[in-house]
Amino acid sequence: MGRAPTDTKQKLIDTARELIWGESYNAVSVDDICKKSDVKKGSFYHYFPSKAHLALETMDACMEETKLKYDDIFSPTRPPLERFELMARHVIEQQKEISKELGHVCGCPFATLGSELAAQDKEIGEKISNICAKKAAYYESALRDLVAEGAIASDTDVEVKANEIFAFIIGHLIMARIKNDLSFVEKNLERALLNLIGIK
Amino acid sequence: MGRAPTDTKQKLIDTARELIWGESYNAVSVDDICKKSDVKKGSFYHYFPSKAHLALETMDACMEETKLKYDDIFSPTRPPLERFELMARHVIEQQKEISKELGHVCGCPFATLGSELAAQDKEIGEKISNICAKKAAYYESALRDLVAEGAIASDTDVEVKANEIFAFIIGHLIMARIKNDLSFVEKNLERALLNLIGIK
DNA sequence: AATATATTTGACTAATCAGTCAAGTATTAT
DNA sequence: ATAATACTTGACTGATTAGTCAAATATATT
Repeated sequence: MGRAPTDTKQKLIDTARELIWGESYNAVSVDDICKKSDVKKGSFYHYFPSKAHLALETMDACMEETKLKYDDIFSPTRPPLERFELMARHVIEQQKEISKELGHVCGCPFATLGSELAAQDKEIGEKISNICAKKAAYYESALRDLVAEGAIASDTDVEVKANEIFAFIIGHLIMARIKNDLSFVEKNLERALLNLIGIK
Repeated sequence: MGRAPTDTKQKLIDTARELIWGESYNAVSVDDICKKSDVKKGSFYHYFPSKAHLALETMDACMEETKLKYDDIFSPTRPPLERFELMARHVIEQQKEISKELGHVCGCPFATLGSELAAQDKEIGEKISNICAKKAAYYESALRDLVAEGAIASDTDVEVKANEIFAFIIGHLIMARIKNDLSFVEKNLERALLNLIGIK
């Protein structure tokens, strides 16, 4: 018994991703998201208890997608150096795609939202904090494999280095978003990343 | 003839700096800023034609302060390596101060506002873009002096490296803001920075 | 004291904000 | 067909939003 589920919730999440990533959380209203999704406000609040909860679920959806991609890129079947090369290229390709789609360089959705809301909404801040830690874990594992290979110094503090790499990348992406210009990242990220890692 | 100028405008800028840096542009209202400054709304619009113009002038004020500090830190009378060391320590001290004052790690005000508004307000995006370029110019000049000293490789692309340093720092500060935790930056920034610069 | 100018005030829009709710509709299992 | 359930609708609230404006006030010069 009961009605079959619809794609309304997913539509709202997809639209939220577009609008919030493309602008910002506080600049986008629930009405904006509803209008663009062609969903009435009553339906919105049938699926989400609040705007903040939509943001939380949107971040979950983004991270699920990232996980699929990163599980492949950082697969232990690959040489660890190749993992970083692939990731750098993936970041660039993703940014090119999104900037074409949304008309503006958007950077990292987690960093952008996290920076905006960390001081405003504790729950969102913590969620994004966790997501960042998960991303750094991919780097840390690949770094450990690089140490095992003898490709980087054996006394490398892989946890610290992983966080440096993460900060380095989101720093570049924030700059690209501010300048609305991807060219620096396109030209330099991959090489600069390998240099930061400290390949012998 | 005429009335003497008051400190009302400055009060509004100071409050805007606190509130916008501590929360975000879109989360803070003109009413919030007026109330905290103990200034009526009519006065606000006597000094600023719009909320965006207040943000622009607030960024100018921040940059003026930064310039005073950086002109000292990056004075050509100092050994270039010392400039970077001093800057790293200054960033940490400033963050500790502000987080104590505002109750939250706040990161770089330019990066935070720029990331939030780059896609929303072109004028603010461009202003912050310029400010970032000015900061990178300090690094570039110090890097050139390091090359002249033979402290880093003579084929270093100082312009690229300066932008990498800038991205590296704001990446760390965004992370600290998201996590509301300065400890990683405190422990690692200075050493990581010197490593990134590539001191021989 | 008169005047010119800068500043301040408070009441005022009109639009938008997040969120509510009761009633209506669609769909599925029985 | 009926009943159970999930989904949708549209009108609603009360608060808040950025911004306006004419009148009042303060002060420095003459």
